[in-house]
Amino acid sequence: MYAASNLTEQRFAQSHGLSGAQLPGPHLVSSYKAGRAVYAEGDAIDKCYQVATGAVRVYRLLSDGRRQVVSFHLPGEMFGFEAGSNHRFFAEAITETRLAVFGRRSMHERSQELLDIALAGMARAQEHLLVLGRQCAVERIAAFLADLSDRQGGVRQLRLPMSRQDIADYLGLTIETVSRVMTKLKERSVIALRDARTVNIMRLDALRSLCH
Amino acid sequence: MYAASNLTEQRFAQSHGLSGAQLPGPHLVSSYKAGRAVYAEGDAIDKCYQVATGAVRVYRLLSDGRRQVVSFHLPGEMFGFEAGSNHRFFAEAITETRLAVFGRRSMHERSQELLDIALAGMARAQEHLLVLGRQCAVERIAAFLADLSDRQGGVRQLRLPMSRQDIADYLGLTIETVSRVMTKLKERSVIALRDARTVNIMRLDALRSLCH
DNA sequence: CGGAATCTTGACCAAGTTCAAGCGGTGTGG
DNA sequence: CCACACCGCTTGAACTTGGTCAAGATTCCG
Repeated sequence: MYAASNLTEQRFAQSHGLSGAQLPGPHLVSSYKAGRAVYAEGDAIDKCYQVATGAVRVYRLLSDGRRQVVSFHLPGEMFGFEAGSNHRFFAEAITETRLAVFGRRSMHERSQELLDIALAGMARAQEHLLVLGRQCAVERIAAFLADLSDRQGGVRQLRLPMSRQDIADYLGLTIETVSRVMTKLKERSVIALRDARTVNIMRLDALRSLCH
Repeated sequence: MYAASNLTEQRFAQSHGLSGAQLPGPHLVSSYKAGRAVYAEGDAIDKCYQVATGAVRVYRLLSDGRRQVVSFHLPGEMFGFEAGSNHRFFAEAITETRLAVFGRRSMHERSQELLDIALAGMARAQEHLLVLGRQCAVERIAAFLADLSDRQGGVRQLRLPMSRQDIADYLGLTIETVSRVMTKLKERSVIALRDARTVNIMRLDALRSLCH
């Protein structure tokens, strides 16, 4: 798969103070440059990952190039386990990223933790179904920003690691629509934009009420 | 929750020849009339279910009444476990339905099987994200019909237990669009409709190529 | 400073929704 | 047994949201 030789790897001390579920046992940390693949569709599933720093996108492609981003993963969050023995999604580092890597052994040893993580992943995906199936563009963006804020402990100053294209492919929209909605939210002073990647949530209540 | 007294309950012989994952141990079978709730949002999660006969819809509601059907469950399929301790979805029998009910104990005893089921559920939801996020109406309907066919072992004669409204709420469309697309597929002789609920897949290859 | 990406904005367009009417089977009461 | 009302489904016409295409603005970097 991806040779360890071109990665920065090192022992990873247990109990790191990261949020999210923890798997025990010694494991490695690998560094990924922005845009680098963590795994590809078809690769064998033999590891799982926890983001230490940076961000990861997991997505699928249609034959004609349409892309659906299934999830983003922020520091502390686990990803990389799927049903079956081979990946059906792609995972890539969005920015410079460091990942804690867990091998097959520590996965099998702690199936209870894995169950919790799998159930959380299912819940997340099902929540997202509601957004894609039944919410309009503004609601999608609002839900996205509110979710990002929540996942960082309710911060109001968001640094978006992902591009407009990533957001569009996550929300089932186009970059133009994402951009227009951001502008509209800015005009209504629900958010402020220092630059495209730096969002300041000015009225969290207004943002939440847009999520329905 | 739902009192056992108004249910038909009986001992359920193990190893029933149903497709899908099996959990061991004695359990009960309950009967549900069309439209009856299996559980509601907020109910404690203390059981899980396997469809014996009939069909179940699992869905979520927005405050303004918009509904997103997250999944349908056909004979042999398991449902009812979620992250956390309380349901965040509703589950209802679509038609007259019989369910095998598993208690908390048999759930905890076999977390490995549960893990597989949870991972399968996650995969299913993520697959559906692609449909809702990136496919047009015809592709959604085609994917839906092909999926139903697959889940029944590739049969070409489908009896749809669910209404057009259920399908619409599953695919993020309106009943009118579902109806129009069905008509269009019929005109192209990809399918034949004896009546609204009986679909005959005439050209499975054509249907699949519409799914992309 | 120049060039490439990324993002924003505008004008037009199309897919799907909304609204409204009609169809067809089913069940009920006269 | 028929008339009628009801429900789920289909169809048509007008409309709206978001997509497409194209042109600028901004940022990021070498």
